[in-house]
Amino acid sequence: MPTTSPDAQQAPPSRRELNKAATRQAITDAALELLRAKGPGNFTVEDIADAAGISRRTFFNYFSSTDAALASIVHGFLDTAIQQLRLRPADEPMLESAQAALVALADPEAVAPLAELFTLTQQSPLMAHSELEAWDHCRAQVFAVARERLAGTPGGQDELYVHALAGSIISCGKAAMEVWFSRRGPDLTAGSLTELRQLLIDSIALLGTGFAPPASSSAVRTS
Amino acid sequence: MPTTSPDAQQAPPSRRELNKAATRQAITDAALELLRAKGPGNFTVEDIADAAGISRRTFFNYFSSTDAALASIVHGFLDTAIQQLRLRPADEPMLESAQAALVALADPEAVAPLAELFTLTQQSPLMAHSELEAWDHCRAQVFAVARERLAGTPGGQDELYVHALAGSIISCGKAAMEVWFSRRGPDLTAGSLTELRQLLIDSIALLGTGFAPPASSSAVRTS
DNA sequence: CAAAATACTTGCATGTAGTGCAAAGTTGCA
DNA sequence: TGCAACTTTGCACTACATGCAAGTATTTTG
Repeated sequence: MPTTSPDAQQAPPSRRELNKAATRQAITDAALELLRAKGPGNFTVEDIADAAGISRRTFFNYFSSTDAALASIVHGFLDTAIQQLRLRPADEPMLESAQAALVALADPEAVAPLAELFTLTQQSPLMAHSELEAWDHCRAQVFAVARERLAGTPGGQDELYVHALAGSIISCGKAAMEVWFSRRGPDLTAGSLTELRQLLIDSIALLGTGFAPPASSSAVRTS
Repeated sequence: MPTTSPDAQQAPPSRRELNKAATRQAITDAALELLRAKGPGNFTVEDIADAAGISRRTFFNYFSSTDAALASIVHGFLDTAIQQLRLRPADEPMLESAQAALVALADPEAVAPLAELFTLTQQSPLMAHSELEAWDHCRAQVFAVARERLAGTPGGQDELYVHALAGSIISCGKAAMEVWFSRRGPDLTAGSLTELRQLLIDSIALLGTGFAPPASSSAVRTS
């Protein structure tokens, strides 16, 4: 196995890697194009393969389904979120790191593909499967990061704490996205993105304050 | 459409309803039995239909896939959770209600099918799809309950708050279940169930206290 | 540089999933 | 009892998904 050194694995863009990346990209591009043109559920794997200039069989070497191909867009988005999260200092409180990582995503480049995908598949449960899986995959990554960080801290061995924290962070990120989409649709203007940023900040803040405000009392039995 | 009155729809167990319920049950029973016998992914819809004494085509009148049939077990579990939640007084803080509803589920009758399903499908992503969907469906129900409750309270119109709250509650319930299964496996003894109850209480308590304990500081920007 | 090793693509064959349709069988109701 | 409404079933058909083996491109080795 080549250098798995602590720094980012330097790009060895061999021909094969490049070809595979290009094919992969061609597939997702073709899939998105067909989604735009025909709407969700109205095209087949063969259509995608033809549009991407590959064989049907090769499609399945890259993705296990149409949904998976489209969900790779969501995966891409969430993967950069994880990257951002890993860049945060390890001694920063998790919720602050999560806020920072999420806010870094409220940028046109990153959200544009996701926004389009959402608007194209709105109220169509066809994407739901793979999309839920993408978020869950991200949750698992957040869990891994949180686990590492808290390994040394007092009480950091508490599996429940780490699981609940990772899941809640994801849920809040998802909630902010949902609210944003429902309010602004595919609007990517500066004002809209500012609103998204604020929603992301607020949703994580809710976690940090125990969901205090709206209800009357928030007393909760602690054992 | 018949009476959709506020009280629970009184049981009109006509012959047809009974037959359908029986068929449905026969299908899930057969599916679970095959899962026990052959393991996940090693049986077909036709196998289930044969074992349930119906035709392949009829299977699809009830469920859209093998996974869906098995996930109905999870749905059943989570639906009773929602029932419990709806029974709580409307002026009780959401987190307390959630705690109570979850604790009510830590009972052998309710968790037994779920525990078996989990152990049979552990580290097999075959169930993941429908299982994630089941939890998400439950999330939507929690959202609906929370929305109703908070409609009148100050700030209760805040969609973000309600979405984030519902999602986080689900995540914490899931986290508690996961930790419990990873610790005790299919153990349904009184002691094990007590531990589950405590995990559920603690996970919701984490939400109420803003995930305070383990990390050093938990300060989070609030705007 | 040529040849061998490796990795990727493709076509074919096969089994299964899922759905529309119409005929046959049940149940509900007057 | 007889008709209306609903449910089951078989059949046909499209599409999904994977294994396999042969072909093509890329990398490595001598």
